[in-house]
Amino acid sequence: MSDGPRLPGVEDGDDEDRIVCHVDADCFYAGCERLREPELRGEPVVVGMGYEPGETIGAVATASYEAREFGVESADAISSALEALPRRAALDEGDESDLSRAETGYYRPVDMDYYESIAAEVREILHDCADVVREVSIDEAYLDVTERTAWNVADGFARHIKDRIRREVGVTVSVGVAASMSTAKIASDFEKPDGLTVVRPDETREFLAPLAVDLLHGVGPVTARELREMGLETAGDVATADPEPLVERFGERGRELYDRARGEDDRRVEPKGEPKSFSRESAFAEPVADPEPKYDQIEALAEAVADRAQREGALYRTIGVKAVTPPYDVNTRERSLSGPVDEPDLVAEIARELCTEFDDVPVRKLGVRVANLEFAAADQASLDSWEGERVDTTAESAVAKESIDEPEPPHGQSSLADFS
DNA sequence: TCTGGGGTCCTAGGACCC
DNA sequence: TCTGGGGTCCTAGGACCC
Repeated sequence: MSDGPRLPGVEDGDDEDRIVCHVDADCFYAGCERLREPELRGEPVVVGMGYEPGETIGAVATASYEAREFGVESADAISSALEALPRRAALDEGDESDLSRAETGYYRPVDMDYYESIAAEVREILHDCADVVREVSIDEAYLDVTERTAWNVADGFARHIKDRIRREVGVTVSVGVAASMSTAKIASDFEKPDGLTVVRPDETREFLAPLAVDLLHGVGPVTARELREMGLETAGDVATADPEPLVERFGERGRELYDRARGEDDRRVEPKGEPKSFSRESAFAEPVADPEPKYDQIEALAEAVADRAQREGALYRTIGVKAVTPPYDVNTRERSLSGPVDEPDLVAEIARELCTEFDDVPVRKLGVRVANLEFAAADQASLDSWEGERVDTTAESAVAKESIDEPEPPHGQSSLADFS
């Protein structure tokens, strides 16, 4: 796939000459709030999820840089954020006269529909600036701009993208340009906010070398600790290490780590495919032991998930639940059907069954998930033309239902006759 | 960092098949 | 009766990302 027109005369060298751009909005949710409430500009802004105005529950989805100065970080509990940074409203109501105005901030609940509408405007610009765009999340995307720019003018190209988004939409983004997705991603983070970092191919190794290992994409707290235990503190350490112990310890990921630390990453920028699962979860204010509220919750979540799948035109073959028990043990249970279905009642029924195991234990959070998705006929003009595949029969869902109580002996190959 | 919600990918063991 | 080796699917859990 993706054999776009190539520059004439360039023999497949071929990976080396890609130019990848990673665009990442700066505290996007806060930026959106400022768009419709300009008074928030320059002020500390905290956007909370699971948060209702005036309350103290929920978690921080985004904290503006001004709010971060007060130690408020994403994923903090709202209650602790409020301790570090009291609500501005408290002051406006005339309450706390001893609070200096400068030490308060604005709190807003997440409003995904609004952010989605802003993101759509940004996306339009991105698609205008590149032939291939991979959206990673609501506020982040990779662009393959090989055919649109060249290394000696990449700065200006990136600047152009930033300017358009700021002018036409009103939010700021950070941009990284590099020869691979993984390095471009790190580059966009490098000078955030409002950053612009270009890493030319011959600068890649020296750019990466001094960075702490946990700045590598895919290295979280656990891996970072283990790497440090192996004496590897920086990307440069990893890049110059013997890859064997890494592979031994981390498997395939170890190899990947080693490659990424060296700026080697031959993944192509490709549009994102269909989703693999849908889920909904929600936490109780405190752990619940009683079965009733749990089943009410499961019921609601199941309905929401099934509804989502229906709206997206997805059939699902696997239904699962998640129960988080104190202190924070994540338990998952799932069951696969013999064929894909779209049956909301079945989602609820199976979810309930899978939960009976947790009837008598305290639970702090519950979730429902559907997976093994199949997007059949109803699909919206998706341009991914696998020419071959669209003939797929619209699966009969009745078949699947039969086999729930008596799991059919594993069917052999049913509908797997498709690959081109 | 006592913990919100929606995802992805990987691993490992067991069942089952040939 | 005991023993191979390869493959796929399913489930559960873990790490990570935004």
